[in-house]
Amino acid sequence: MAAETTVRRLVDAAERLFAERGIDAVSLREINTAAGQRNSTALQYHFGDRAGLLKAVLAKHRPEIEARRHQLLDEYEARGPLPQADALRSLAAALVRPAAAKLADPDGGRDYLRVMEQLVHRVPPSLPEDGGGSIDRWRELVAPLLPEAAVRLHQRFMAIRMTYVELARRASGPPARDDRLFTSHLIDVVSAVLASEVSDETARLLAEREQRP
Amino acid sequence: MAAETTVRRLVDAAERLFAERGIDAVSLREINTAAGQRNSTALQYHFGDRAGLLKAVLAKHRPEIEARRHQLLDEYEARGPLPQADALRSLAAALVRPAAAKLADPDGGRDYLRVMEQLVHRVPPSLPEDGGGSIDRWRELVAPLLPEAAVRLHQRFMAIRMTYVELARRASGPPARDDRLFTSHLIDVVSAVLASEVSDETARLLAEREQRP
DNA sequence: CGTCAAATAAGACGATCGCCTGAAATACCG
DNA sequence: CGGTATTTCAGGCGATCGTCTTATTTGACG
Repeated sequence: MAAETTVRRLVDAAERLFAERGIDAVSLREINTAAGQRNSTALQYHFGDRAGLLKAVLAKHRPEIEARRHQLLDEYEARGPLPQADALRSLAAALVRPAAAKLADPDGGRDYLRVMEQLVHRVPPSLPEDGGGSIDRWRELVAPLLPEAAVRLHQRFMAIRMTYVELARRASGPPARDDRLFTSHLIDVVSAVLASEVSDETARLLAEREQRP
Repeated sequence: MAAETTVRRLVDAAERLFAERGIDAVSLREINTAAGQRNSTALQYHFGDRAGLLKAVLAKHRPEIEARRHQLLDEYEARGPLPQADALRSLAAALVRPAAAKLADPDGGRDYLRVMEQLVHRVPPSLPEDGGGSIDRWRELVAPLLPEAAVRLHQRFMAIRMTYVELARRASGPPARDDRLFTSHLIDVVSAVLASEVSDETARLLAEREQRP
């Protein structure tokens, strides 16, 4: 069997099993078997260990998402200044849409989302360095639109986490014929997270903190 | 050793290890050892299996949270009708505060939050039936304030998931001297999730769906 | 066609897992 | 104080894990 197809089958089996049962809950033996390999050396040979295999799973989908997000951010920047609400929704869409497109990708897209969610929850954040960095670019573009410096960072991370949590849940269910309504509503809510303003109570606590560093 | 203290030590060890390493990623042997038991029968004897032990961990903290939330909901109902925004923030607070109080509970409160997050992500939702049902009561009180029937359910679940995800992250870090700012800001954002309105695009997709069931 | 490197197969190693059995120790109570 | 039930200890069972070593097959190329 050609090396390329074996690698591909291993990656496909891994993304499915990582999604269904958890990255660390599935044995390398089982992945090998599910990929049609009779015994357990093919995986060792091509990927070394579990981390190498996981990296390969992510690399399979990452470039497409990065490209789409960069494109949306290009369009956002080209469009020039927008009213605050519209700007935030555009940016929320740039966060959500590229990942949400994976819901309709029959080649493991849904499994990829479920794997990503597991990584988003890891602390410290063990996501492989963003390389292309479309998320970093997104964060920089969002920053000036957010309310208060002290909570800005937190607010952005919450938006990202919510995006992956909700997409992973959607991907865990049976495939839907149409994810447009779900996606649009998720963008609405993520926009609301980004647009959420600090309450009087929060502002007061913030002021107290500044006095006592 | 008295039975009661052994049970207590097992539960404490379990909640810590469940939180740090994952409910299914820790062996019963290790929990037994961490609790000071020399060999592995005490756990079997008192709890049967992993699920029984998990139930005991949850039962240790659940009543306190349920009581606090029911109290906040009592106050909310007693206060009579409020402006929409104030009502939503009161309800968001009733969702967040009882759980957030666990951040400052030195007796495993932080570990409990991290365990809860793992359960919130399980699909199908394998949380033990709400018993007291303060969350059910919360859902009923929130419903009439939310925008569109078709997305109402989704919006409430997102608020709940976000609450536990963010609290678990906070609980994963080092204990803070003061969680009031964090909690108040989380309430702000959860309120925004609940208050988020459907965009034009979402409304249009919603209308399309109604035409084609 | 022959050769050499890449890729796959086969099997075994020690470690650890959940679970079980049977005996010793402890607590409880008439 | 004595007897019974509850709780803890000691150890082993089969299964499975990740990893390693060695042998066989496959494919590209002069």
